[in-house]
Amino acid sequence: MSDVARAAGVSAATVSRALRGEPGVSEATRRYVTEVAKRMRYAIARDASSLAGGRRYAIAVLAGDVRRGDLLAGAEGALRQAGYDVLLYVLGEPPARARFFEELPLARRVDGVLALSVDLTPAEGAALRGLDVPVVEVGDDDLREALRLAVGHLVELGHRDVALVVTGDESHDEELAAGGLRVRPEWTLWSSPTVAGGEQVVDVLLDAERLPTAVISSSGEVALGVFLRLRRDGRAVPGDVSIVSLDGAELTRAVGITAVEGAWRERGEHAVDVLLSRLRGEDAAGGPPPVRLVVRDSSGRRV
Amino acid sequence: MSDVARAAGVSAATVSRALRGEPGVSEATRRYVTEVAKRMRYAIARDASSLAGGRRYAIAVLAGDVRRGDLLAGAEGALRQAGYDVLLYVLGEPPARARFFEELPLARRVDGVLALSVDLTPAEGAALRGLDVPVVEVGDDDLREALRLAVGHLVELGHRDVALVVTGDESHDEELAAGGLRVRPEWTLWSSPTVAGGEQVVDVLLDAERLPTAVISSSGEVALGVFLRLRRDGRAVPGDVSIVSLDGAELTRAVGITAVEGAWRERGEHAVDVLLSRLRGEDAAGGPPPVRLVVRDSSGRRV
DNA sequence: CTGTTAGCGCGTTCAA
DNA sequence: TTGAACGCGCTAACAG
Repeated sequence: MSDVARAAGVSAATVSRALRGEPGVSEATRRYVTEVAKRMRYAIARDASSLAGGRRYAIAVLAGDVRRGDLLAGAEGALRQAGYDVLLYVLGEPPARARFFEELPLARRVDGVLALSVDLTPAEGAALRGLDVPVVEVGDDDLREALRLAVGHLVELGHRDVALVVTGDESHDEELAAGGLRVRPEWTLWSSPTVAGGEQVVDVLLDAERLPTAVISSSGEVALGVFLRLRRDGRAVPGDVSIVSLDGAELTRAVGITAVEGAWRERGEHAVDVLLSRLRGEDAAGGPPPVRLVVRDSSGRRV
Repeated sequence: MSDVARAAGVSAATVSRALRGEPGVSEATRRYVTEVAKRMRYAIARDASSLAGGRRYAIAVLAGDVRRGDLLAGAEGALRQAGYDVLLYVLGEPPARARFFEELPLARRVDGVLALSVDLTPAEGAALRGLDVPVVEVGDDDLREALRLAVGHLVELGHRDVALVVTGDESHDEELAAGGLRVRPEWTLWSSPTVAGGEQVVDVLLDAERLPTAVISSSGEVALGVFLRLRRDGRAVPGDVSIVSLDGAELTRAVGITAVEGAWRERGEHAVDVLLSRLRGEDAAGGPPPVRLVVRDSSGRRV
């Protein structure tokens, strides 16, 4: 940095201010210094800067579900553009995850935390907040909103007997009832988030006395399993049964299943906006981009 | 650190040495210091450490294809365990990518670079190597090896007329011929790496005078497109045409397409091993975990 | 608006 | 085996 300062005929402090966009430098000086720095291929040394300044120019990104590549990419791009480094932490298996929250290797290392589809427990959230930096969480599921869209779509098509397959453990009877559907306990099913899980769900449905005219699945894999198993059983989709997925854009798009899709890349960017606002002490404006229903071939009018 | 030193009744230098596992400290002292540090919840400040010591304890991970979540997760886990921070860079669209290589924001920030399925151009590779830290690349495709497996499988099933659909631009006539297949220019097709691309490929194949008895696709999406389009056209899979994909574990597994699968998580870990070896100045032993063929319902004996 | 001074928290000599 | 002193490259507070 002192080399640049000498070359530009100013002091190191001025170079520092100019390069960081700090006020207190004339526009002319800033432009000149910036140009000299670029010519000399100089960039501020991050760790010296952090050490002296206190700010770290780094955000910890906790990723729960690594398959949400778009969410991660969106967040990374936005952070990079804002001049922040991205420290990635993949919170995978429970033991590794537990160790992470125990050691909290983020202390004094980042200016903020972004939790992407990690579904923090209250204890984990508290631990993060103990870090004393802004924490922003992006839930894996806007399940309620997605469910509303799916229910609306199916009701519009004349369906009333709809089974709901979830992979989590919350109740969603309200959304179903509010949309005008019949709520039956035997039509609320749990499944592992896999294609095989979806296939098993169909077996259960077929065993019951009545088949629903539509199935909503919270997972794309499960929706695909339901789709394949119904077909194999000679049922027409959507002739006999309609299918709507609440997630799994790639899979459902490939196979042609009607699905609710979140704009994950945009959600990542939005989360960064919120985080950066907090860092500036402001309040973020606006909510995340809404989920949207993409109608494909797996849903049709009730026959 | 000085607090810990005082509490332990030693100097800061000793604490530093003890905590980093440097030689020159008695085992007893080290144990005691380590314990005091843990009790005080003290951890070495990374940026001060880098500033003073030169090592950065951070690895830049460049991710080209964010859908390769397992590769990324494997690398992240291995790096974390080795005590390195992971600085994530998603190399997405061409303009952003070009800017990255132009500015190379890694200078003096990382101890090494891991390029995961980014498919570096020679110029990009040279730029990275100019950083003067070890660079390890994990190719997106072990296409040749995968192709050999796929060809062997099909030949064993009696196929000789096999179309190859690629999304890249290399030639693979050798592998086809070496396996004993007939090589026909009109059966080597290019496709965009999408389901729609695969569907279009089938249209082209159907236009020709002869249909191959099997199709190999370098992409899972394309394989799915081929599968769906063939079915829609009334062709049986694998009755009329067998399909083997060289990638796309998730998709192909879901739909039941025979595919070559790489153990991506393990490959990520292996790449880290190689990188860490280089950092120690050693030579890494062993190659990456091999790809394997998973036979499913889309490939069968030639009829 | 700009320069000067004094650390930030550690690792690394060098002596003891 | 341990401790003291110095400096890594930068930013913050102050003075001009």
